[in-house]
Amino acid sequence: MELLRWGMDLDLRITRKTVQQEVVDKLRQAILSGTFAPGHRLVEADLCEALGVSRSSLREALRGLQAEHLIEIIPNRGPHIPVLTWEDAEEIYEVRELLEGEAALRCAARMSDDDIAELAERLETFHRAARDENADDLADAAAAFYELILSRCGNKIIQQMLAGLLARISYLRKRSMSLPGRALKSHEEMRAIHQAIADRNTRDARKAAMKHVSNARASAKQTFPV
Amino acid sequence: MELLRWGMDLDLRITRKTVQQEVVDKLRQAILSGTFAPGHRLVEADLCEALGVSRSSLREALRGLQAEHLIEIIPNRGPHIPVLTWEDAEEIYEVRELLEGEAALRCAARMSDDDIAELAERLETFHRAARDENADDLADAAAAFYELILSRCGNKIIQQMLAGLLARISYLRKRSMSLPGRALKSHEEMRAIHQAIADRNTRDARKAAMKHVSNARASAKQTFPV
DNA sequence: ATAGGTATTATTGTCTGTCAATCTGATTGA
DNA sequence: TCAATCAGATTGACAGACAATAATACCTAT
Repeated sequence: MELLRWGMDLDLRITRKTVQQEVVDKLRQAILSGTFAPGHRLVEADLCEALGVSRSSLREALRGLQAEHLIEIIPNRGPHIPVLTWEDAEEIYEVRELLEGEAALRCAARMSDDDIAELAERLETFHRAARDENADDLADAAAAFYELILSRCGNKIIQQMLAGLLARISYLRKRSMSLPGRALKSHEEMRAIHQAIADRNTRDARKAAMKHVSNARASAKQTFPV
Repeated sequence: MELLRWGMDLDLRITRKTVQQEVVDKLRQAILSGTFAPGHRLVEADLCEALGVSRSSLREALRGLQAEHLIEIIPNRGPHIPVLTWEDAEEIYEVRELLEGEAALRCAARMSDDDIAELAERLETFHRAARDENADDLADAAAAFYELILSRCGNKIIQQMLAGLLARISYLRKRSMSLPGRALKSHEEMRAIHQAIADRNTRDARKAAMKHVSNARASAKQTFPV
């Protein structure tokens, strides 16, 4: 009886999101999936109608997304999808290299055997997507691979920061992953990361992860007009 | 004539903050200065009255602060100042060590001679505060020292991330800085950082910065009840 | 025709007020 | 003492209003 009530409460806690939270999630997903092009203006009235929420709820959600750097809000001009310059992107890749290297190192030191097996599976999923050359599947598979590393690195701050950085360059990653040969090259690099983690070799894990990000940055740079 | 109009526009752009932004700034300052104790509940109605703004503006500001992790908002219970567990704080110190090491390394590679002189001045200011043993002056002087390193590291992402992390542990830093001997020890470590940067020794700069954070973590740990 | 200024419209920033849902704390009853 | 219940406080969400600002269309004079 007690347990049942607890279970219900727990269920509700998890399920019952506030409207504001749902709006944040929906918009975040829309932004990450590329529904809005960089530079696209987000008009409050339109979003309210599309989402079926009031302006107050929407505006609160927008403030949250602004803090995540997923949108920019200019006073009196409203929110829009930020347009990354290559300089901005490069700084993100630099920090990502640092943090992702650290995350991989930590995974090599502390990941469970089950997690390593799961990582191998996700790697294989990515490999299949790479051969099929489906851009969306590729992005999803890569995200799943990273997600496991982030969530098992043993430091929530690193996890959150990296997740935020990955989000901000998601469309860059999608774009550069479509460069000829990049997907398979990427798979090789990810395989090296998995191998080092499986070998419990912290130094190699960091090195492999950093190399991977470094190559990803080079690919992304190619997709930028001069 | 044209210039005059430009000047006015520029002035307005900088000066005219939105109400929401002002509220964020005011509340952030209040939180960082320790006006609210950890765990303190922030009641919307009270804040509205104290700040003289409407609930809409206030709530938008709160969402921003939530995203900065300066407050937590629990659905239907409202916002409160987060209570850091030592585990949370430790993870922050771990990342801070990584990022601050990198920032110092970059400063050693790229800081101008003028900046290095300025860094020496701020170090001396900190030294004076350390001898006077004024907790608030100490915190301000330390913040000024870090601020210069962050702003000159050449990567805005690192700068923002570190600023956010420092904010989240500001009251820990204030507390641990008051431990007997810690301020002077801290000064020694900061002097080492400055020296390595002045010598353009990137490796030493990183090592000194990491050591500094590592010691700060140990001091902070002492201030936690078992 | 066009540069420069003006009117119009669209959109945002902010406030007020309302109401239901939920939490908190006190009261009650067993 | 403990659990159930109730009342007050607080939040979540909405609608509507209006001024300030930005964006656009429209002039007008040269």
